[in-house]
Amino acid sequence: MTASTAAPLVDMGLDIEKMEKVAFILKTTAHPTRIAIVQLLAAHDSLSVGNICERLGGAEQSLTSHHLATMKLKGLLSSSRSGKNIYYSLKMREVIDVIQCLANCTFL
Amino acid sequence: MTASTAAPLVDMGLDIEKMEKVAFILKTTAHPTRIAIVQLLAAHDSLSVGNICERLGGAEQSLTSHHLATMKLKGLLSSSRSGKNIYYSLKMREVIDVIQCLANCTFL
DNA sequence: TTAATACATGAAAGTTTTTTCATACATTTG
DNA sequence: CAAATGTATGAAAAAACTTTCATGTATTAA
Repeated sequence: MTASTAAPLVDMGLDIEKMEKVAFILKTTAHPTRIAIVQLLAAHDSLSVGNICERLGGAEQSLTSHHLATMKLKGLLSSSRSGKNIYYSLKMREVIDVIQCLANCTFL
Repeated sequence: MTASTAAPLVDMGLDIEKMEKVAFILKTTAHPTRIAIVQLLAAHDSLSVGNICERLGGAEQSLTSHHLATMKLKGLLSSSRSGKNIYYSLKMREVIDVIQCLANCTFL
């Protein structure tokens, strides 16, 4: 064993490729507001922007919108309009898993 | 059920407090080099700066040092000198768990 | 002591993120 | 159509982060 197929830095199970994907997810999620949004969407399947703002405790519409747009752009979220509302939902399943993962870590 | 003891945003298991800790860890770790360092230290218990640079594939000493200092400052790492070397090691156990957690997620 | 090795550090530059603000656009309602 | 509601957007400001470079400090070896 301990073959170095793709020169993994260490043997933890995270090779370069995985590492980069994790880094990507971490980076686009590492922000209180965004983590909160992800949680909301992990628990609600789909929510309108206004709704998200409320649940976030009165976050500013514009700022929230920007966060949503960013996450959508990066592929984590998707959105669709219905009337004058726009509903966002999680697209990249991995994100849920990551949060789930973290949530399960009782040590925190 | 569905009691709202501390007004948790959602019921995933991540309340505000946890959320902030996770965000903190994610934020100070969300960088390729830093993730790599964490991995190295998760697997090695303690490494000198030069050693880390090497294993990182010839990273610059100064830059690596800065990353290490940052992580130390934030409480993730600790260091101690021995001769002319300074050895760093993981201090905040949670970090290992988070990475471990992520590494276990086969979906990635 | 001097030189060499291993790191740290601070400042400046460069880059990316976050936040704010004003305004625009789409949809529904009157 | 006009007004109201819900959301997007772009630009500018603000803040945070990353990288580089030059230099400083501690320790060991000559």
